Amino acid sequence: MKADVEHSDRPRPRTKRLPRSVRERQILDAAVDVFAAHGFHQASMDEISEVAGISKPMIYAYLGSKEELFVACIQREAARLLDAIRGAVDTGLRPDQQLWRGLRSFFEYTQQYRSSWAVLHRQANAQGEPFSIELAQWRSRTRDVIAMLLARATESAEQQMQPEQMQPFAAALVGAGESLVDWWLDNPDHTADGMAMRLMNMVWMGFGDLVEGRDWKPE
Amino acid sequence: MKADVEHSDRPRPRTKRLPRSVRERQILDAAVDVFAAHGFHQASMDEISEVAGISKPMIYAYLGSKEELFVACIQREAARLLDAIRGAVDTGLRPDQQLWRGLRSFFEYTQQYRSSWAVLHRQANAQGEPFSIELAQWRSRTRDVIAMLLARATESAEQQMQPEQMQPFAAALVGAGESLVDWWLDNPDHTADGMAMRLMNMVWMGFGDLVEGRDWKPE
Amino acid sequence: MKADVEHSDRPRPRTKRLPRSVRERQILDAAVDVFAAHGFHQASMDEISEVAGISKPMIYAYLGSKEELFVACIQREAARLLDAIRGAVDTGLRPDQQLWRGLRSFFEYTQQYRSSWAVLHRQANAQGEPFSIELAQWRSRTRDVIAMLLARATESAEQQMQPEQMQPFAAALVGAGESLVDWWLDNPDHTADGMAMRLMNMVWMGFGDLVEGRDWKPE
Amino acid sequence: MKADVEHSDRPRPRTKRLPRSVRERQILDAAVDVFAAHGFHQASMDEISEVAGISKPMIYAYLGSKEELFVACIQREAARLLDAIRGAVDTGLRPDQQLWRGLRSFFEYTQQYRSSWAVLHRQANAQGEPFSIELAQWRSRTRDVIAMLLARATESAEQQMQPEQMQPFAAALVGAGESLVDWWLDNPDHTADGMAMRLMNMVWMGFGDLVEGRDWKPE
DNA sequence: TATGAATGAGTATTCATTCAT
DNA sequence: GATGAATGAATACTCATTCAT
Repeated sequence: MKADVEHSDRPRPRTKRLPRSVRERQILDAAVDVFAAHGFHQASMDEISEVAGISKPMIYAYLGSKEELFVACIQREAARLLDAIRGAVDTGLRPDQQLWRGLRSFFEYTQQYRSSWAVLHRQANAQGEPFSIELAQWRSRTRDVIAMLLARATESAEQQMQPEQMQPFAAALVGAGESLVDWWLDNPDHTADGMAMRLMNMVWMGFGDLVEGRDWKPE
Repeated sequence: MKADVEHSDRPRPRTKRLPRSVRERQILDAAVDVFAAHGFHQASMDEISEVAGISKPMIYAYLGSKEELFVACIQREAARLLDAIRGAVDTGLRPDQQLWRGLRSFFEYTQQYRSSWAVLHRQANAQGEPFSIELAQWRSRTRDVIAMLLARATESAEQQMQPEQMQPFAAALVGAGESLVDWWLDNPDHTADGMAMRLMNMVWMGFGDLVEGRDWKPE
Repeated sequence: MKADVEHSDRPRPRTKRLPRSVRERQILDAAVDVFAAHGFHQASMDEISEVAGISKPMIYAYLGSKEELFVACIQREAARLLDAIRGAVDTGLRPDQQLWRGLRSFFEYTQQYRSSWAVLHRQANAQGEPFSIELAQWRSRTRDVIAMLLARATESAEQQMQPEQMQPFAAALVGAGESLVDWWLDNPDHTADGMAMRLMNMVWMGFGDLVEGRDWKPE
Repeated sequence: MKADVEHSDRPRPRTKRLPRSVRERQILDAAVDVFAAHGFHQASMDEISEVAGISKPMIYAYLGSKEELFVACIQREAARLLDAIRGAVDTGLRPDQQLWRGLRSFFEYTQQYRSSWAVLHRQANAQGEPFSIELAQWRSRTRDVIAMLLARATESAEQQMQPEQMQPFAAALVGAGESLVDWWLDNPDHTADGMAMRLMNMVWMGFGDLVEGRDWKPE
């Protein structure tokens, strides 16, 4: 049996004319929950319409096809997450502090908005899907933000590095973060601060060595 | 249009009686390819049977339902990957060398067996409950292997650490590895060695600092 | 070749929006006919939807699965038949007259609603567990009605009998009736009155009486 | 879930060459059980072959298609039941005694051979089936036997009756018997003798007689 | 003789999407 | 604007039956 998304049973006020923007938000909220719970293919437009309290034809009128709806979800949630991270980074601070703030707000966000994160993370990898482009774009943007933070950290070092060179490191950092969140879900006795510090310690210290010219080589 | 898995159009030798074990392998091979290409829900049993050159009833008779078939794929591919990693680690070597070998063979494997990796990483993740168990088990086992490697690395240090304490680091490392592979697919002008070295540099150096008592703290 | 239920080939007025209750009746009517003609397993939802002039999804939306649809048929037809019998019994009459009216209306009903009877008697019987419950309930209710009639007939007699004691007799009477209807279908040159009288004579008077020339006649 | 027919788990002696007649009996025994348990359509050849301990190709070689197998089951079981009844009737006895003996052995048989009876009774009504002819023939033969017994009972009476005239009475009697057996299954605290007497009293004496205190007793 | 291996053909069921009201 | 009614198209799964060994 599906673990259904909670349906509120209070009679929804049908035929209440609401402005388009409100309707769209209702729909997106419901869609994010349902997609997060069941994944794209398992999610049914019927359930989304039920959870949203809005009939299917309205969903099609406002947000288009199921695919377009999913893309809209991804875009909104990705923007939210990126905004949260960007908002936490104060460019006046020292580079490591900037990274620290970014990571901490990332963990805080994932803790607070489970569905949002589930849609981005769980569904984001599915390939062969028509919307994989959207998903790849989100990943790429996230990497760019992190890569920029990392590049800034080398500004004062001997060997300055360009953001492009930081891309694989950023990718690894994002992946490490995602994976740590998964582990966190199973081991919730940690604070967002604690998680962010773990990641900082793991990445930053090693990164610092690199910046200073100490690197590891196989025998 | 679906980017269909290549169908050989030469008339497959039907009614050739082959032993069950051979057929099962053929089916799993085909299933991994198709699931990797389209994902679980988009993959149709019809296509799998066509690619395998075996009729659907045999698939059901040997491997059970679509879900069971998918799980069988996950299990086989997960075991293969783990075996590859374990086989590469020579416990006689220095800890960093062990980790290096493990990571390198991980990247080599993902490079060589694209479908296998795609099924494990991209598709299995995206699905809901029924498969998450299988996938979680694999993740957990992989983490255990890595955590053990990391713990070994502290044996000669002042502050020895238990494998359990290494779990979040292992999680981060696995996530970083997965994410790097994704990046690699889009930027294939790198060797498996190069990718593994990047990860070593990122993780090992930082880890080394930790072991020696240097850690990062927020202001 | 299947002896298909007559399909009207004039293009059915698709997309005509009708209220749910009307559609449900149409579906049940068609289903009773098709189930009566082919039996539960041989009947296909495709044919039912074709005969009903309604697409399959509507059938599933309104009446549920094939099994539920069959049960719904059984229930509706059983209720109809019982109503017909109950409606014919005038409790003001003499007991034998009441029985006579009940039996006569039973035969009339089976004659008039062939499909209805076929579903109840021929098809529901042949199936396994899931339906036997429904059918058993109907049988039981029918027996109760008959047993009550029989018990009433003893009210003025020396040895009054309770309805429960009449149960096996009622069972036998119902079975005799069902079987007579079968025979009647192969020998249709008899009226419903004639059939009911045969049964009255057999049951009420007793065969021994018949042999000796004593028979029962309606007033 | 199906209430499966009990499968013996002791390893059946495969490839043991047995004479055809033995194999055929094994198959028919299994088929009767499976058909009785699930009905014709729900019964699968796979299950029959499993219960019989004989591979499917042998079943097809010996008994033909599923339909032919079913017909063979009906014919064998019908013959057995008829033989049991015929064997119990001693033509030297008084007519009522003959009927009594026949009925009693009928109830004894149904009690002893549940599967046999279930196949004949439960499946016997299915119409629209290719084998309904066989089933109708069995019913007809049973009626003939009973009708003959009834006709004999009128030999000494003023108004002798022909067996054909007795057909509807025989039909009713058979139906009453079948129905009583069903009731008996739910109320097993009665002996075969008791059931047969109930039927005699009902049919032979007539309900009217019963009410007035005249009942039938075996000698 | 005996069977594991193999399949064609069929069927219940679901779901995204649209239209009449 | 808002929705109940409606469906085409797709797909997982089953089963009687046959054939190579």
